[in-house]
Amino acid sequence: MAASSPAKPGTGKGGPAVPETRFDRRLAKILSHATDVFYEKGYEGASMRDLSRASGMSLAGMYYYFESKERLLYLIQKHTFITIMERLRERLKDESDPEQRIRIFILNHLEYFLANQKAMTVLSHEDDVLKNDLGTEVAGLKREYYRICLELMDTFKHAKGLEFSSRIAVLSLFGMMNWIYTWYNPRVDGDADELARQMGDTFLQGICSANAGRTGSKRK
Amino acid sequence: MAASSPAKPGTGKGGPAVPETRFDRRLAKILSHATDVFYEKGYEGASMRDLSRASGMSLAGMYYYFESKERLLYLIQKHTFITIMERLRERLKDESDPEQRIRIFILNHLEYFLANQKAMTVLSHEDDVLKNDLGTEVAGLKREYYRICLELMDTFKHAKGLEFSSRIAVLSLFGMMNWIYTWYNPRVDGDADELARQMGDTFLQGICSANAGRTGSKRK
DNA sequence: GTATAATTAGAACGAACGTTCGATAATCCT
DNA sequence: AGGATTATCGAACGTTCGTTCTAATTATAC
Repeated sequence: MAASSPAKPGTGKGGPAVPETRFDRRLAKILSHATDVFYEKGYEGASMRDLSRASGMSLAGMYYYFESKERLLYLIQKHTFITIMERLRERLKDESDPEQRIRIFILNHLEYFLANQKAMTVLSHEDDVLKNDLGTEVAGLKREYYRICLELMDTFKHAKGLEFSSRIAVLSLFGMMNWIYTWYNPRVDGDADELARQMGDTFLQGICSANAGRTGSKRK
Repeated sequence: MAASSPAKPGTGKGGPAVPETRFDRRLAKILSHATDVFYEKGYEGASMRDLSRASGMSLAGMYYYFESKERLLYLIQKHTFITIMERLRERLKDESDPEQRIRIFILNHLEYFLANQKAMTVLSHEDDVLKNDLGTEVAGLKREYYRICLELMDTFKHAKGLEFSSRIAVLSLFGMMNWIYTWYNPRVDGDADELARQMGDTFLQGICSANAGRTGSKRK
């Protein structure tokens, strides 16, 4: 009656009091190694044998820590999302200027992205492979994160008296930032601060000139 | 001595004279159905049995048309890239104004993306699954496409006397455009023209205010 | 109308897949 | 110390994978 259902001893409900049982620590190590492998070969392309090899643990041993490969991806994605949102809220609470709040969002996103590139890539790239409950929950977190940015954008828009689609602005911004996983090279592209400044300048200046609906689209 | 190596009768070298043997037509149908399946389940997640079912052809029958699943993905990606570049060059040759040339690039990209969303998603999402020669060739096409945009950007930059990183500008633009495969909904978001105008406005206005290196990054 | 080429299908290949089982080894509690 | 619990393992399960074999069917050309 041991290995069939470990029931996850320590962590009651992700409490802030860092209980950190050995179980949790070992699991975190596995998640970290698994992130590397998912990053290299993709979720479908990575086999449980690849993952066990990367963790230095036997294939069967892995199933003591989680019940399926799917749940493993879920744990990675959930943890990544929760962490980046935690940091964001921490940073946002000291700033009230609408423009600066958007700049904070951009900086936080890029900083976390570059510091945890593999995890963020797995989050971006294996976006809709999780189905049912697991997929729904991660999709909820994603939606929450999107909502935060959308509110920042709306607030900024009203403060400046601008008119543009917040939805498309936010999604364009996400595209701009998330796409870096396909091209970023630390040796030629700057660090997160530099990137955040450049993208922030471009984006903010871009939306500041927006004019509602009909205006001179002078050809075609 | 039949089914082992079909040697692809009709098309000599992708000539423009539409030879269109029956072989080519049947293959094109298969590629189209395969694109749907790759779009739904991903390259690794889609089995040859899925692909054969979608094409209404037996599993073994597929191998008369191509020699491996990998080559099938290669054919899809290559065809998609070549087509979008063909259309782009056609449209660019009548326009000389640097800004309009960038707008044409954006419009062409978005128009093709939305009209061939599944193929473009497969192109974006299964970007580096092809290895060796196949992967190198597709990467070359991608690089060529990138180069075209980079030159448009440089020309525009010099014409306007601006200073910014063309590389990051181009890659940001690609991110903005390519990311739509994760969110585009024809019922709420506009058509390609509308999207191209909005993204074009935002992006062009954004980079027009660019100032080289040090300027007022006034906090943190 | 039969020889030839084009095209399909059923069954099978070995390899790899995610997962499970029962048995050990390591660790903890008193 | 020693029994309970926690952690790990090798071996195997049944299934599915990409691919190939062989034979049968269909279209085309003489």
